[in-house]
Amino acid sequence: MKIATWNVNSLKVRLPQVLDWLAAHQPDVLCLQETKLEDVNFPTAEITATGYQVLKSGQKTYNGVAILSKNPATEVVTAIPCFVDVQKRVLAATIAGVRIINLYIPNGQSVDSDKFQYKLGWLGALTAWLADELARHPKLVVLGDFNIAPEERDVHDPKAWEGQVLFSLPEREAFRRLVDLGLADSFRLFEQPEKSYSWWDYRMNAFRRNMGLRIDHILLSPALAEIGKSCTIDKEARKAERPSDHAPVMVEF
DNA sequence: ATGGCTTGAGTGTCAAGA
Repeated sequence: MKIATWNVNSLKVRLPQVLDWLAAHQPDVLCLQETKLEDVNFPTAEITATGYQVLKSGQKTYNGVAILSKNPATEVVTAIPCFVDVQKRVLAATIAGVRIINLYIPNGQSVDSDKFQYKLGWLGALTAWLADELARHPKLVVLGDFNIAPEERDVHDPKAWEGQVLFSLPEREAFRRLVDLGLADSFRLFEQPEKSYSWWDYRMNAFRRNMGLRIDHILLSPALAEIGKSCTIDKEARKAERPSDHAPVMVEF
């Protein structure tokens, strides 16, 4: 089974690239973040025409998540239970016996901002929910745009990024608490190229200079980590004309 | 140097992303 995640930074702009990517890579499931579309404007017909089914939870202008899958979904959830949030950042479903939790974790803006506190509160509620989900679903995948680079090797210039949003200690500790529930960072289960990142700033020729961060992740429960075959970042997608600033990440098990 | 690009909203130019 192949499961992928991609922050597309506007599905309206990126739809042709998403359709091309589905055709080329044939994932069983593709989780999207930052669709930036209300559900009534979601390009359902274009996607179902390619043989994929659609789940979406979106809003105007910001945020928005979706799951495209070859198989039908059940037990759909669109929010962290018992956590009040008007922002559409969560979409969970069970597909082909695997529980999939698609996340667009808040950015946090800067460590001294209100948005940073919102991010940490969000991560706390997420961790409590995932403990429960993991107990219910032995085959669990938690993936998406985490907006956290967990380790120094996930940052092109760790000294410059030390203490900054996306790489601050409170965020990295929150990521650690997620992993400590018993989830594996699938990317690190396999040998990877040096300086592998999943996001590069649009500015400063950051992609050409490989000034990136690895902030998009696929976490696997023990039962799935055990049968994992590969996890790859598709840098090719970042080379497209009008690319998303994030590259897709795909796991196979 | 708090900039540098891209998107959405909306027709000015700003908020937000990471």
